[in-house]
Amino acid sequence: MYLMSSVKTIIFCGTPEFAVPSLKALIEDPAFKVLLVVTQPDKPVGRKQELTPPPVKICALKNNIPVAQPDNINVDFSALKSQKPDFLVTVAYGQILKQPILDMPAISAVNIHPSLLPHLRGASPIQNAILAGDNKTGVTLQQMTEALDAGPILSQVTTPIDTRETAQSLHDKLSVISAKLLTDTLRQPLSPLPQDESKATFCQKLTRDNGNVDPSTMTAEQIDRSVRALVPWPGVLCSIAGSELKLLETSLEETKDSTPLSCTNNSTLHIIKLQPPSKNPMTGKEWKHGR
RNA sequence: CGCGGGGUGGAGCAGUCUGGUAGCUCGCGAGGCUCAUAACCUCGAGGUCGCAGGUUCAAAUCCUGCCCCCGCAA
Repeated sequence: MYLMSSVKTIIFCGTPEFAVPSLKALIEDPAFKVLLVVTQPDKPVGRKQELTPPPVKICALKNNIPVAQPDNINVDFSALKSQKPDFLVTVAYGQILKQPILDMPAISAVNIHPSLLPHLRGASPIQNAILAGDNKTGVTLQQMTEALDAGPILSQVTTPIDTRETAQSLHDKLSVISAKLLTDTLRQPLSPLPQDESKATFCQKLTRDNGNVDPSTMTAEQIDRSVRALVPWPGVLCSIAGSELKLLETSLEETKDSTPLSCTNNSTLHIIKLQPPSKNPMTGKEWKHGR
C-alpha cells in the first residue's frame, strides 16, 4: 500500500464542472499523483463579459497543481511532454487530441465518456439519453483513439434514468460515478475490450434549434423530455398565445402551480415554471393570471 | 458606446400611442353558504405607478437624465 513506486503519475485534461469530481478523486487518492492540469483558456462569460476561469482550473489552483491552458493543445504540448506521465486522463476537456499526444503517456491515454459506449458517442450524451427516453445510461472509461469515443473499453458502469430525471441531476450523478470508476480502474492492470462498431450511435453538439418545441406537432411526453434534457442549456422555447415562452419545468401530471397546455395526440403538458420574454421566471399559474 | 424588452398594492398583468376618478386575475383579512373543499357569495385592508428634474390648470401617460432587472449576441 505504501510502496511509492506504485504511485501512477497523471496529466489531467478537463474543463467544466463535470470533470471536477474526477480531478478531486485523483488528487486525493494516494495511488496517483497529478503532475499537471490542462484546461481550456479563460473565457468571457455573461452580460458583463467577465473573464472567468473554468471550474477545473479553480480546483487545480486550490490544490497547488500547475495549470496549462493552450489555445490548441495539438500545436502547443511541449509542457505536457516534459512531464513523462504514466496516464493522460481526459474528462470533458473540449479539444480533440491527435495521435502524437495520445502516444505520449507511458501506460495509456484514457477518457471518461458519460454514456454506455458504443451508444451515444459524441458531444451531448447526457441530454440525448433523456431525449431518447432511455431508462438507463452510464459512464465508460475508454482508451483514447483519434476517432472520437471509439477506443477500447476499459470499464463501464450502468445507472438508471428516473422518469423525472433532468440533464442537471443526471450530470451531477454521472460526474460522481465517473470519479469512482476512474480511480478504481486505473489502480488495476488494464484489460481493454474493443467496441462493437455495429452498435455505435452518435449525438451532435446541441444548438439553440434543438430547443424549439411545438405543441401542435409534439406530444406532451416529447416536450417534457425536451425540457428535462435541454434546461438550462440550450433551453426550450415554445410559442404560446403569441409569445415565445421559455419552458423551465414541466410535468405530465397537474401540480399546484402548473398551467395546462394541450399538445398533439390529445396529450396535456403541465407547465410548472416558465419565463416570458423580458421577464423573470414564474410559475405557470402566475403567468396565467396576467392573461 | 453590441442589439432588443421590461419596472403599476404581496404575485402575475392592463392602462401609456390619443394627459383628466388606480383597473383586471389572484393572494391576504373578516363574514356567509356547505357534510366538506384549492369551490361559491358578500364586505374589507393594501399602491411614493423604479428615481430625479422638466412641460401643463392637470402626468402612470409627454420631454430629459439616472438606477435596477431580463432576453439575444459572445
